[in-house]
Amino acid sequence: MNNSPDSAPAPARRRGRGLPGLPALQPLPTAAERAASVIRDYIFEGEFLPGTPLPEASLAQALQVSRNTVREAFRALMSEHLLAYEAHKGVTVRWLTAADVRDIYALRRVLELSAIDLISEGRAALDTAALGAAVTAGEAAAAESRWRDVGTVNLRFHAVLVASHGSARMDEFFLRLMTELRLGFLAVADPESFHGSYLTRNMQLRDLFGEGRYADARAALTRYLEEAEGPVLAAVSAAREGGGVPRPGG
Amino acid sequence: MNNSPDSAPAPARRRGRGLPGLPALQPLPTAAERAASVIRDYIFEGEFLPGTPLPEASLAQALQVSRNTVREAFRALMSEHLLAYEAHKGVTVRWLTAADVRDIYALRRVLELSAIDLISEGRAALDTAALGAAVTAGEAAAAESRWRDVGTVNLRFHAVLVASHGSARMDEFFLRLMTELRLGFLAVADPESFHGSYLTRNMQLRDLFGEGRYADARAALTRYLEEAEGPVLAAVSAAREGGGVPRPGG
DNA sequence: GTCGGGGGAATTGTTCAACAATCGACCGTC
DNA sequence: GACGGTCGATTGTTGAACAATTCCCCCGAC
Repeated sequence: MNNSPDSAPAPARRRGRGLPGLPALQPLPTAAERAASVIRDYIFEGEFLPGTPLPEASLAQALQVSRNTVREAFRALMSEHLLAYEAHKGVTVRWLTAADVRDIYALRRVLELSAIDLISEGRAALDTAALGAAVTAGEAAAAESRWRDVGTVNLRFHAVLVASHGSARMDEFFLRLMTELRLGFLAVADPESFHGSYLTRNMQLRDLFGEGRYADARAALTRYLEEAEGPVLAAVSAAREGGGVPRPGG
Repeated sequence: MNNSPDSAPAPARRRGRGLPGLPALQPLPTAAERAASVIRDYIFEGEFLPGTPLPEASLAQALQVSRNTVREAFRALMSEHLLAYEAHKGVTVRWLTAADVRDIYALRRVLELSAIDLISEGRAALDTAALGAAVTAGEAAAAESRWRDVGTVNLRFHAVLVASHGSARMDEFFLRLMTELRLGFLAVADPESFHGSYLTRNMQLRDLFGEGRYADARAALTRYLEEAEGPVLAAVSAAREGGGVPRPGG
């Protein structure tokens, strides 16, 4: 569990003595962190769908940890806005509404388009290597029909763009938005057609950036965001009317 | 403890039956929430200065709650970025660095100035009543020499402006920035001269908005943010060199 | 049939004592 | 001065227990 951004410069972690090339060991994750990680993966894999209540005792038993540790994990996931809490009623996997989706996409427009503006004015640099790596990872995931991974990598592509702002807090905010948006993606019934089409668009965006055609990239991204918003909106609206999020494959 | 924004529409809270005018009762805060609130107040009052370690057992004893409850409160405050955590070392009150201050003010420029742009283009409405109320509250606090309150209300003034975007997530993000910035304000040695000057500027901004002079308001706010950033930057830099945040009054 | 009240079960919120694990300070040795 | 070991303080976790809250079901009154 990390606080991010790290506001106090951490004491330089002790390097291996006499072996200056060795990286510092990262601290082992606590049990609460590991429990949170398992729950997070279950959510993104669609095992715990939006709206699902997560009873503490059941989770504690399943994860073989203490109930207090589960509560700690819940707290971390609430902070990530994956879980929704109500006093005395416990936590549920967060449910994204249509208003949520609209808010997220409006903010994406602000953050992503202004990043392009900065780049085109020469006031920021785009990490084209990271952008290309995200496209490559998306292609690999698509080749193995891992459509949810395609969606996740797609969001990473966009985070690279926003990172051009050079603001740690904006990066973290965008990451938060993307985490929430992944909940919305869970409601999309056909991940392949949904995510697959955006992989192609990311390639086009990558190429437009590579050629310095920022105005074209801006226009393409604007269309992209408009056209991406619709199916997610429809999916979360349908999920609410139908009483649940469609289970993948069923 | 609230998750915000509330993504799932909460079940309509039961209204008093047969008495349609009565508001629904809010749930009582849990002990962890109350503990977090006390700690939060202590931080903002300068009792727990940035860098202060908060030992769980001491807090539990002082607050007369269980250590587990203190941990829950810590989690909430970490989520608000008031506390910094490191595994196996516990939590400290967060320390704002110069880079943090720069990041926050850069984001304020993006969020606050773009709000003015929206308003001047007629694409958003400014809540002038809330803006005026914030100025009035600032004046009252200044009349009683409550300078930290003046600073806090000042931040509320700016949150009203950002709220013109109409985005719940942006509001929350800005609130987060403002919370962090209050940590920076703790490092300012002379709260009166610092906060007092911005009260006057808020009045001027309120007037410019009231007269629809948005370009003037934008220019004034740009200057304001530049001139506000300097002393906070200097204060947190001095605090780090001096080994601590000056305690108010001595 | 509707409404209100009561009871019980399930779950969450908190407490407590204990133990495991980690870190930092201190001391002794080389 | 560097290194290793020990100890104390603190954090991370466990589990049992109890307090508090909510929800659901049933029953009686109208």
